[in-house]
Amino acid sequence: MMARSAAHAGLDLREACLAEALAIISTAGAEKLSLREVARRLGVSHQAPYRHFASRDHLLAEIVRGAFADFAAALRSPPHTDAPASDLLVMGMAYVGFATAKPLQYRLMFGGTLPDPRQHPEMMQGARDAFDVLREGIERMLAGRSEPHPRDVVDRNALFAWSSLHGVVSLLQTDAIGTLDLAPQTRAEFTLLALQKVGAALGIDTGNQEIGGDTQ
Amino acid sequence: MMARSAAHAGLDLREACLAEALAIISTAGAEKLSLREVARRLGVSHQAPYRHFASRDHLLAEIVRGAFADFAAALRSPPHTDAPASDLLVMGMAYVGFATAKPLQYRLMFGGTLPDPRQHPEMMQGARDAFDVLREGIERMLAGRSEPHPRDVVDRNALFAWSSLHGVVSLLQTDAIGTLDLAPQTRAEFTLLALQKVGAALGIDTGNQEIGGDTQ
DNA sequence: TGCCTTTGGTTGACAGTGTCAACAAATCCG
DNA sequence: CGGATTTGTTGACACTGTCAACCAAAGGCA
Repeated sequence: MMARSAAHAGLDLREACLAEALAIISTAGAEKLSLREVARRLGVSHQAPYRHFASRDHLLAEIVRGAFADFAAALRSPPHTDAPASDLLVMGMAYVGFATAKPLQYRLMFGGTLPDPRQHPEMMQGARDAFDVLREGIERMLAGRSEPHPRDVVDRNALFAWSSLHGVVSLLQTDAIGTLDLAPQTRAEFTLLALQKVGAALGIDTGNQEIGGDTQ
Repeated sequence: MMARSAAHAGLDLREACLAEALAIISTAGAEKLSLREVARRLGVSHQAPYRHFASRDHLLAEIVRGAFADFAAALRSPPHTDAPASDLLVMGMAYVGFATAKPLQYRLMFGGTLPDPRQHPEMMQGARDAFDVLREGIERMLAGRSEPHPRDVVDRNALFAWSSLHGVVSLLQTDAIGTLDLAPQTRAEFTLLALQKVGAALGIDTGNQEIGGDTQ
């Protein structure tokens, strides 16, 4: 019998399971995650991961918790400057960068097939933190313009920023968009263009506008 | 043995399978779709659906094809008026209405776990049609403003409209947003507010703006 | 230190799934 | 009408998540 907590590349079994599961998800998507495959890859019996996770959902919830924590950290990572509006745009770039670097992870986070959040209360802590980062960005921007920023105004705009960025990154990842007859340049430039438009919708001067009164 | 093509509520078996599968997807999500459950519900052997669909993916592809066709029809359904900008906003409402009425279907269409489009070429025809409807709406709007509307400009804006609407409806459906501490009113009003902002970003006068130079 | 409890692993079984394969009845078509 | 095709049934297989029992190692405590 295998010694307990045998080292797996320097990790105990629990951490090794998480790492392996994340690797599978990142390459094949969460729907392909099987705990038996995790066990096989780690050279343990199929039941061993269940010693550390009550069910597949518990393992997945831990992965998701970590993913949202990384997401919040990515939004928070650009340093603050004395230009809040610019900071908000940079945060938008960080958002896109995160989703683009880890598309399958992003899909898991927002794809609608998560373990039940009520059974796993810490799973979404990172999502709440991320929203707080967005709120803060909006609030700094409004304050920088000496505009009133009551809670509901901040929330609405933070939510709009989120939905817009989410729309850009998630739609571009779909097969539906993949099959459209779009010029390669339209695809390549779209994300940046969309960020500019979202910024404009939030009242940020992002430079040239194609629609909205200016000409390119 | 069961008579062939026995009537299932007036449908042949193939159509009955599609209807049953759609019912399961619409209530439990596509990840819960099992062809054995479809067969059980129809009172046929577990292998019978495979007489009409080579695999689960083939059945799913047919469901998705129909869903995108419905989607395109929903975008197209509002009648044209002599106000193209207004028509575009109404189309946005139709988009939201479709996604809101059938959330699990919408999630299937854009969720990233579809059968391979290369194996099922007709699956995305409705997506291309829908994009054409968006293009047409943008083109009419630009023409109505006597603005130039070369193909790339139309495409960029149609894609922006799509990503923004998609962002709104899909993000609001996620568990991440479900766990945020948002005032109920902020949630209730968000969709309409977001539509207004997207409209504004496309240069449509949608009335009061919270940010963007006007005050509410 | 020795014994009991807990932890963490192994093995086996079960139910459910998609799919492969063989068989048989019904239908089609020349 | 007879042979071919279509359409259904039944059974098997491999894979999955989970239940259950067993056992060795480790930990705790008198």
